[in-house]
Amino acid sequence: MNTNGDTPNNNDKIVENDARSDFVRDIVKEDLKTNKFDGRVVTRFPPEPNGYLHIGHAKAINLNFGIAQEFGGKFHLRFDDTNPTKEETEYVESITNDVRWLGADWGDNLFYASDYFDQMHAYAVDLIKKGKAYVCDCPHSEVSKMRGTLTAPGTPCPHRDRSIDENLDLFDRMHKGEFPDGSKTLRAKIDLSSPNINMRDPIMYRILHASHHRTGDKWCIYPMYDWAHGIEDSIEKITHSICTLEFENHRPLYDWFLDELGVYHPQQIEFARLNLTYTVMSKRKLLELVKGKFVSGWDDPRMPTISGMRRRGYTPQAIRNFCKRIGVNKFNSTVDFQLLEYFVREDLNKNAPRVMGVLNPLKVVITNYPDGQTEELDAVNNPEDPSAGTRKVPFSKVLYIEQDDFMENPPKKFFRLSPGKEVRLRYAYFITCTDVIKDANGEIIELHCTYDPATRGGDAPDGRKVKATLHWVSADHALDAELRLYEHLFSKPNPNEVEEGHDYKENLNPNSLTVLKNCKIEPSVKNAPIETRYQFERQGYFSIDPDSTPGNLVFNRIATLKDTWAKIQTAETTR
RNA sequence: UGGCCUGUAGUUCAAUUGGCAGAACGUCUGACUCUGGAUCAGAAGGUUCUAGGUUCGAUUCCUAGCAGGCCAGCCA
Repeated sequence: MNTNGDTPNNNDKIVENDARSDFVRDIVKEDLKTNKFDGRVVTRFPPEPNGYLHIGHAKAINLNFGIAQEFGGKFHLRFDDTNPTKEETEYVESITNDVRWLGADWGDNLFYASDYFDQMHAYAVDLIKKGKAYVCDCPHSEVSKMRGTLTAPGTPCPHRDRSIDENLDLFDRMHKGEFPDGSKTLRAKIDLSSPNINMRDPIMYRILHASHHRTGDKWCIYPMYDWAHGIEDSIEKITHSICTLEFENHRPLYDWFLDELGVYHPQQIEFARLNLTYTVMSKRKLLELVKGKFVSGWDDPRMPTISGMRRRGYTPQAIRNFCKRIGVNKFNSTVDFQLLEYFVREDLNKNAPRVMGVLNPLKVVITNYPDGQTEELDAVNNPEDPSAGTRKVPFSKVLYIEQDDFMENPPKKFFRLSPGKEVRLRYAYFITCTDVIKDANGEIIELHCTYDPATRGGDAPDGRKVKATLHWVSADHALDAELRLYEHLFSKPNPNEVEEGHDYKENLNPNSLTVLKNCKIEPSVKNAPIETRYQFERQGYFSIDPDSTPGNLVFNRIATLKDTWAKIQTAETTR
């Protein structure tokens, strides 16, 4: 289940203790008790391959796969590929990758709605023979007009009472390709005065002379969602067909088709989709961000897509824990992004090896350290995990520290380095700042410090204390790296909240990406593969981007560490 | 203005189905610390949408109202 070799014990225990029921699981339990489905549990995740998966889909995958797992059932992955004009193989591939990466295992149960097209066609003929479906010649505009409105009932069209033979003949000719796109549809004959508009003779088949990514040109009529979905579930003997809230109004239709067909009938259950602050979750908008180049692609680390989060460095375990925690409900809600980050940090804190990296280097010369000397100092790989061991870090006369870790005129609460002050270099020595070197513009370009040889390793034999411990790298040994720092993609908690006539894209955060080019990282990360995750001590969690090469290291910042100093600072400035 | 669904700390969810409204995240204190990280301890935070009703007792059941979501694609 884990991708980064983390020990499963801790996380699993948390998940276990956190395990909770929800209304969907309650229904499954009840059905098991009453033996409604002969003790079987079969769930499915049915994505349409018309875009990449996002964190909202992770919630659905987790729910469906989780239920199958917990109740000893089966989990199917099924592509709902009933609309050839929008679907592509690229999406099929990305979706299978993402579902697998998230840890959901469908075994042999990978299906495609398009594999059932023949059966659907046969069922449609059955319905026509029962007098429950008819071919309608009305143009698009006419159909919607005659469907009525929310408050007014629909009116029957002239074709509603065609004979069964005529319908059979017409549907056959639709199938054979005798009619152009949009000229005819097959409709279910239900109830034009139903207060539920979905029941007002919904369209089952439309004519689409389009090539399908799997069936090619075999078909020129394609089934609509409502007609197709229940049949797909029925064929696969799904027990609990879990979908999102907007399909609630479609359940009567789902039930009607299956009842009229007299076939195996799963239970449809609807839950609320996930919303997250500072991002958008609609496929349409995500597509727009990609196509409009507002992001670098579907896997841009700022995107809420699974591939984006993966590239960013989020772990599947963190996403799973998050999904578990947010639960499942029937009312719309928006989860605070901080909750997701909490689970990311929780997982990474336990599993990510520590390393020292300087984002904005400030040169430090240890004036009393011998020229040309190098020492190898012991550093702990992960204080949260003793089994992670230690490593050697080179130390020499010229170092880099973080610019933020020095202030020439520090305020009271600043206890890092400043003139005359002593601090500890992590795992190395205590140093004291003696001189500040500036350029012609008065910019600080270099610090001169002295070190205390007696404090080697980071402890003073005389017991003297320092207030701060800084990270550092040796100038001669450090690796150059590019760091990509991310903030929220949008600057508003709800990006969709815009003034009349404005667009959500105006809420895009102009500072969502900051690229740092001259970062210095300790040499131990040299040959780490792509997607390796580290904690850069005192800075945050970073992962190696696919753009990274041995000569040009590229890291993505997954998340910052909690920073109480930053909090103090903002508290001061906003006062 | 039709129908369906939903309202519990700032946020996301619980409450053994009618029995003292809890947790996590967030916020704020404090302790500890070779990461201003992590960890630990504590605090604040509620008219359970509102009003009636049933009941010894209602977040839970009933009625009415209010608020929000979804539905008039040959999308899913």
